[in-house]
Amino acid sequence: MTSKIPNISDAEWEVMQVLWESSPQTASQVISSMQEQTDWKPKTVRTLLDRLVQKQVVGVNKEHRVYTFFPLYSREECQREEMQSFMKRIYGGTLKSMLVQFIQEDSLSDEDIKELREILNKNPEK
Amino acid sequence: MTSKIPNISDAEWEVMQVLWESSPQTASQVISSMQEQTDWKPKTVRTLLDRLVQKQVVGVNKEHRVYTFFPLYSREECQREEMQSFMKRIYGGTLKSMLVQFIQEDSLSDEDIKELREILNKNPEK
DNA sequence: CCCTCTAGACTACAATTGTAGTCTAATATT
DNA sequence: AATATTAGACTACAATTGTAGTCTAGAGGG
Repeated sequence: MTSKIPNISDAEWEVMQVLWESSPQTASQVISSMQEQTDWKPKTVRTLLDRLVQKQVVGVNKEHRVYTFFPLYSREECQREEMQSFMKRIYGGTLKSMLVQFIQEDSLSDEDIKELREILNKNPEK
Repeated sequence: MTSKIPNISDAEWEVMQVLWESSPQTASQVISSMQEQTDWKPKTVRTLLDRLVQKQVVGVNKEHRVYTFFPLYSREECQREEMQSFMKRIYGGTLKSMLVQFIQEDSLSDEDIKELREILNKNPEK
């Protein structure tokens, strides 16, 4: 562990989401997907892709003339990583206070709450 | 609502934490506190403070020769704000999936879990 | 009163990020 | 084959961020 995934910027995350949905993809495929969700110019998306490759968060297959791109880390790994630094930054690492705030926000439906309760109940017991 | 608090960078957050702990404080007081926790040079801390003022996240009292600084938003307001954009970015706004991941991480003690359960139980009922 | 020291104002500068554009070589089209 | 399109490489450029440094006027010490 302590995998230390490089930092992924906001815009880069959106590209990652697309790659996590399906991969490998060519640049133009990614560009199309992105254009459905954002108004980024193709070159912008391309730059983001290239940067992700540089950062070694995304891999490239260059066997063919048109490259294909794929994530080098799973969505979950990256989420975990981000969560950790986020928590440290915002909550001084005190997970619970954060969860409390979350739960107290309006944003949980009754269903959500029920599910969470279940998850809490069947926690590792450890 | 929709208060739209300006973005606060990582380094700036640390300064905010100090101001939230107690305020108003003079720049040198903040600088001292920061030097206990980090190895930032005084001028660095000063720059961060000034930027926070520019961004209007921190207020200044200039009545005296030596200014005093104080937060313009509560810690909770800022945390909420950050959480929201964090979630959108990382989890596509699906709060629950995030909580699930949190809870499944190792990091919750039995106590924590008990407390969370209680909080869940006495939720607004709405 | 003179000198020193410091708070505040302003400046510096590289890395990262958002947001593209140009140039070139190869592919696909007629 | 000549040409138009396109993928990839490289370049651009301002804003934000991390990390300070310089300059100046006034406060405090002798």
